[in-house]
Amino acid sequence: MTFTPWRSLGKKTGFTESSLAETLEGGQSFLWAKTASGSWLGTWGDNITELRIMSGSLEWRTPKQRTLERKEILRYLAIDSEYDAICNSLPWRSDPVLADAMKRFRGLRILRQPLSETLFCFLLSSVKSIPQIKDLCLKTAREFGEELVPGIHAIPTWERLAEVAEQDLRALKYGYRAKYVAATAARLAGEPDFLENCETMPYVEARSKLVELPGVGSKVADCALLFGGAKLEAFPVDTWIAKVMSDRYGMVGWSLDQIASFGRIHFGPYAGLAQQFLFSAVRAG
DNA sequence: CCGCAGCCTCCCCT
DNA sequence: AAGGGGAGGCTGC
Repeated sequence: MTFTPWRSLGKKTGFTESSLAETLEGGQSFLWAKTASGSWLGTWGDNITELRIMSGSLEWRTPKQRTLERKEILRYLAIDSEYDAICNSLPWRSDPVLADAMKRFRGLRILRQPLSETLFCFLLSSVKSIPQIKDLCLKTAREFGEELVPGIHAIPTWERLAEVAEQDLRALKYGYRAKYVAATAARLAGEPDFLENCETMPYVEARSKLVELPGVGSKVADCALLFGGAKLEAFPVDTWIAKVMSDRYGMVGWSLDQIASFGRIHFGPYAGLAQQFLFSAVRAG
């Protein structure tokens, strides 16, 4: 596979090796992998991109048969003029736990992934570790997804997934998640505008709409909306976040929904970004 | 409204 | 060496 020449996005993106790695592989997306040369190769929707940091500057290239505009990379990676202001607006001044996490992962972003594939990946995520989720996603893409370039496949559309028998998903070791995917695919195939409508709704409405889907509870809905719907006020609470909120914020015995409500209020309109900083920090130890 | 077992499979542990 | 317990949740009771 031949690639375009490397192009620079500049030194001012704020990405460091650490925050780029954490952004691409820290549990937001399951479709990136580090290459032998230390760069990152990944997909979102029909897009393929390779990223690397050279002398402090973020660089990108694509396969020649599937090129992208610079602005599409900037959009996906959420590299925009608002980032610094958003970080600054988080309550780090009065929150030393958050301040420490932000310092350790300076430059960490919330990706702008397609809602459809983000929902799919998180539907597989329950009681799975990141490597296991990646494995399921890649197997599914290879089996049922469009081949974008030789050897690299997209996550299949919900329309395509609706044609797949639950039994064939079980064969890929989905376990009990197979019936969630099959049932959600059936519903979305019958309502082609469902996800598009969710994207245009305010966060609270979109969340209650998503939770109607089989296998989608508050955590999966929040992840889909934060990482795939650019709803930055979503505050997904998984076991890691529950642990940090219990250990560091004294919220011992709080329910997951209570923690989520607290998070949205305490961290504000960009609570999801705060969540990602905390998540990275607690996972790193 | 809350709490809890069960669900698939994998992995780690004894 | 085989078997128990738990893992980045959801559902139904």
